[in-house]
Amino acid sequence: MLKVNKLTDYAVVVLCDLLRGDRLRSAADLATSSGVPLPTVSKILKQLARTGILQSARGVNGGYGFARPPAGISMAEVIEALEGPIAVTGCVEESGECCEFVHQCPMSGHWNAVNVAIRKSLDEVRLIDMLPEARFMDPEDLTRVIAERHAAAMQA
Amino acid sequence: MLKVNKLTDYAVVVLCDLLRGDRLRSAADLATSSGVPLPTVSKILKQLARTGILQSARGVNGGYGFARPPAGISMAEVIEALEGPIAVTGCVEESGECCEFVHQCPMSGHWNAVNVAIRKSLDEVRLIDMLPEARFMDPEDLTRVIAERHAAAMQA
DNA sequence: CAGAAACTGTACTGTTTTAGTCCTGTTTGT
DNA sequence: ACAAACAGGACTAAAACAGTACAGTTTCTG
Ligand code: FES
Ligand code: FES
Repeated sequence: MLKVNKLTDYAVVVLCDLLRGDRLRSAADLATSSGVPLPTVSKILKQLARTGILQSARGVNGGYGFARPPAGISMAEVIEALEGPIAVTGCVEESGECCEFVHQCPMSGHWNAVNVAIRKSLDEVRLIDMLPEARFMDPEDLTRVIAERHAAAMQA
Repeated sequence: MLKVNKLTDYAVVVLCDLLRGDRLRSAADLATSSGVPLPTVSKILKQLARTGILQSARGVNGGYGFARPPAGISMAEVIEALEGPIAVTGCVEESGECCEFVHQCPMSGHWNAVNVAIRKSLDEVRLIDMLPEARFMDPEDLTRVIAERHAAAMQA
């Protein structure tokens, strides 16, 4: 089924919510407005901050915001942030975790073509394409609107 | 990690083995030559026959062979045969299994862009590209060699 | 016609992964 | 000092998977 993690699924919901605002949002705030339970939202946001997609501020009035212009974030990045490198099987040239017969193993490296193809296609889907309004808006307008919101958030 | 089923992984090994021969091969035969345990090979072949990628013959001298020219088989087909439709989340326009708030659910349909992108990229990787020799051979030569073997198998 | 070689379908079980939760600690603004 | 937020990690119940087994059906061969 080539399923994505449920956490990744929620992450997109939460990120879309974050795309709609123009300031730092707390985990509790995002949980309320997205409907995803707080502990889960918290887990997601922590991970996204760790991998550099979001930035966080502690203390009173703290919260999360995008660490860089959201229009430049691809789905490949989001998925990799929550699930680690995209690799459809354990036996991939980069990951060391192959079987014990690496030298003569008949499937060594076979899946690379598939990994590369998937990776490439995910690079080309942007996070902001996941917004429902993306379907009705001109892509350039969408990019501009999102960029404005992000600028406002950075200023605040 | 966007992992593929282990069964699917083995399936490629077994299918590659089948690509190398020019006649019907029994499950036991393929198990021996691929190193994958017989019950597992059997499970895979049954499923591939059910979905129309392979054809089977019962009885003495029976076995499995490709149901159609192998050069035309894509990885998307192989993956779908063993794991069902490619859908990274439960909430996809075709599959009915969404949450109970379909009407106002904020993530309804979001992942379609990703599904389509992945599906398309998998359509473009052929099964025969997974053969190790595919890396050193001219694609046209490869296609021809495989077609000849298939013709021989059909005749036998 | 008997028996062996193959495929077919399904059911079972131990293991692994995932999802979701909770707790304890650290930072920061008032 | 205190409360609001984030950080990191540990824990558990539930779901999915992998692998196996078995009883049934078809077909060839002698
Ligand atoms: S599975 Fe990776 S080398 Fe065998
Ligand atoms: S998850 Fe599919 S409609 Fe809500």
